[in-house]
Formats: sequence, C-alpha cells, structure tokens
Amino acid sequence: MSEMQKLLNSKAPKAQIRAENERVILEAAETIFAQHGFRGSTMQMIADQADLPKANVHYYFDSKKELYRRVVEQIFGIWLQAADSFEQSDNPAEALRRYIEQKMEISRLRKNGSKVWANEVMHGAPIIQDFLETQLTDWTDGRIEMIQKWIDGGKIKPINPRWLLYMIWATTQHYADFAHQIETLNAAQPLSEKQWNDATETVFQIIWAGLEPKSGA
Amino acid sequence: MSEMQKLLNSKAPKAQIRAENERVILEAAETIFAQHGFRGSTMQMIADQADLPKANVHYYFDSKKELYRRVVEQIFGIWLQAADSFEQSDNPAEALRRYIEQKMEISRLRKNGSKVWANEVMHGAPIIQDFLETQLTDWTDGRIEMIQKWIDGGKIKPINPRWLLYMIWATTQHYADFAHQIETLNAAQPLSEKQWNDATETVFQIIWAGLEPKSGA
DNA sequence: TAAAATTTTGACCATCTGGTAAATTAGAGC
DNA sequence: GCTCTAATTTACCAGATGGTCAAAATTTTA
Repeated sequence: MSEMQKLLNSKAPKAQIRAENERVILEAAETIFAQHGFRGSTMQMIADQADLPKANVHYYFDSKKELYRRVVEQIFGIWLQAADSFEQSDNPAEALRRYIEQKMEISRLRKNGSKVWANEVMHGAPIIQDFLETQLTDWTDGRIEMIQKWIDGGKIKPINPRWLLYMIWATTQHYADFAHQIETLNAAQPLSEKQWNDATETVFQIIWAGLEPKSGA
Repeated sequence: MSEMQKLLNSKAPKAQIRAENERVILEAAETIFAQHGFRGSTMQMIADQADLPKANVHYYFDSKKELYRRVVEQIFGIWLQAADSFEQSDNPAEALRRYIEQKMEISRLRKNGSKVWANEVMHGAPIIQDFLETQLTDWTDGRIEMIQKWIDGGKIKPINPRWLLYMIWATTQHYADFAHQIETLNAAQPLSEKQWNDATETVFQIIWAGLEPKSGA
C-alpha cells in the first residue's frame, strides 16, 4: 500500500476502508476498461491504476467479470440521471434543450462511462442485455409516446420519434466515444469550455430548427 | 483444410490461392475483430471463422497486429468511398443528402468495418493515428471550408460546420456501432429495408430543415 | 492487553494464446 | 515423371494473465 493510501486510511474509520477502497478500484477499473475494453484490460493494470497490489483488488472483487459488471451497473445510474432531465413537458424546445445539454455534460464529465457503455453494446451487450430489454425499452417507448403527442399537438413537425431519439443519443455520445478523433481534429487539444458550449448549442439549434413547425403555420 | 476449401482451391489457379485465402481471412478477421475487439479476438477464433487451421492464418499474415492493421486499412477505403460522395457542389441539400445516404448505406452493409473503426478510435487510435492526422484532417478541413462557403453564400444557416460534420458522422455511424441496441429496441429484429429508408430520410429531413435558411429570407 | 476480525501482500499455479518448427502435401514448369 | 516452390497441418513452446493461498500486518473488540 502506498504512503498516500496509508495516510488516508489511517484517518478513516475502519468501517470505511472497504467502501473507500471499492470506490477507488471501481474508478480505476472504469478508466482502464474505457481505454482498453474488457479483454484488453488486465487486473494488473487496474491494480496499478488504483495503486494497490493485484491480490488486494481480488480481495474486494471476486473476479474480473464481477468488477466489470459493477462498473457497468454504475453507468446505468448516469444514464438514468440524464433520462430524468427529459421530463414530460408541454414545451418541446425546453425539454429537448435540457436533455441535449445534460447528455453533452455527461459526455464531457463522464467520458469513460460512455466509452464502457459503447464497448459493451458494440460487443452485443453480454452483461447489460437485460437492462436494454427492460429499463431502456420502457423508457424509450415512453419518450416516443410523449414526442408523438407533441407531433399530434402540432408542436413539432411530424417525424418518426424513434429516429430522433437515436440522433440525439448518437450525436451527444459521439463527443465522448470519439473524443480522441475530435481532439486530433482540434489540433490535438481537448475541446475548450467555449467549444463545448458552442457544440452543444449547435446540436440543439440544428435539431430544434429541424423540428420546429414552419413559422407561418 | 476443409473439404469445401479443398474443392474451391482445386479449381483455382495456384497464383490465385494466396489472393483468395487472404480475402477470406481478412473478411473473417473483420467479423471477429468487430465482435470482440482486438484483444478479445484470438487467432484461433479468426481461423475457425475462416475455416482454416490457425497456422495457416499465420502463414498469410505474420502477426495478429499485422492482420489487424490490414483490416483497419481496408476500412480507410470504405471511409474514402463515402467521402467522395460529398463532392463540391453548389447545392447543399443534394450534397448532404447524397452523403447521408451513402453513410447510412455503409452502416447497413459494412457494419463490421464501422465497429472496428469505432473500437480503434475509442482506444486512442493506436494504429490509425497517422491517418487521422493526415487524410482525415485534410478532408475535414476541406469540407469545413466548403460548408462555410455555403453559409457565406446564404445557402444554409450560419452554424459551425465542424459540429455539423460530427453530427452527421455520429448519427449515421450509430446505426452500425449500436446496431445491437437498436435491434433490441426493435423487438429484437434487425431493421427492415423500409425502416432503414425511413431512418435515412428522417436523418436528412431533420438536418436539412435545421440548416435551410428561413423560407422567407 | 489479548483475542478476533479484517486487510494487505508476495509468491505461486493453471490456463490461454500468439507464434514457431518441421514435416507433409499439392501444384507448376520442364 | 522429376524438381522446385507454395501451401497445409500437427505438435509444440514461451510468456501473459486471472485467480489462489497462506502468512503477515493492521484494526477492532472485549
């Protein structure tokens, strides 16, 4: 154990050692899994990232799969957090703006989580399949119904709500999953806060202008 | 070697055996790499997919990295093919429609290639970094300039061309990279041709309506 | 302080996997 | 048919990696 760890733990009540170490390991695992995928990550890499011996990681998490599952479960939380921001609303512009802003914020602050999710889905979602079939399906159906009501009420143009949702997911998550490509195309610099805000605004503007009923109507 | 292979090879001139086997192996490798990522794929899995002994795969491709590199290089070709469809044009609607249709077509027909690309970029593009820095950067700069001219000419609304490009890439590639999620949300069925066409049209409609200058202007 | 429970750690093992060696077979040119 | 080259195939190896173990250290409890 590092001196840093010793120092921190010495001040923490024993009951919190487990909680704290699990937190540190989960964070390290999310970083490593995001960078290398499940199979490309080794327990040694995760242990090094967490600054703990490998055997210690196994003391808290029985297996690599178990650890991965816990990381992915955490990501559900983030996803649901964004989902909440897309509440029932009579004002499509406001609801969509909030949702897009929230998703872009997550892409910026929780890049690793988004990457692990993308990896998981791209490989057939072996771990989260049940989540896709239950929570994600239910949530999606609900939002589609809600968007359909906007359409029926003449609040937005008639488009297939499902493709609209996919468009929002794709565009916002792209900024996390393809962050490396975006950085490369930005003179190898991470997007500045100004650029993030500008991108967010542009995404909303294009989508909203694409949905807004003709001004004269 | 399988009976099938034996049969095929016996009819092929010797000179073509290598070409044919390399083709088979590359196709198998693309499938396996797309499903499991680089590290998650084994030479044995690729060999089985190609219906060849593992040693035979090594006979044609020195190493796993070499094989992967060749697969990724192939994907450049696809990418450039789509890029070509976005030619200089005075008619933004037509150029964008062609490009979006082309990208959606690729997502449908070359799903595996898109996944390998996404995986590669998500993991920091260890193999294709030079391509990102040269060809992709050049192409992107060129298109941005072109879109800017549309804006200056009042042909589309003033938006940041870069974010528009990312939006198109993200949305179209999403249909390949997240195909599993989309299928799950489609009652576990692949999208029908009708759905593909509808999605393509919706993507174009929203984006174009979001760019079109106000009708009265 | 002593005992009990928890945590830490280095050494170790079984398995998987990329890659190799060498012998065998098939095909092309003469 | 004979020779040379290309292709196939089996058996194998060395290193990496997930996971285990038991002893030591630390903290909590009595």
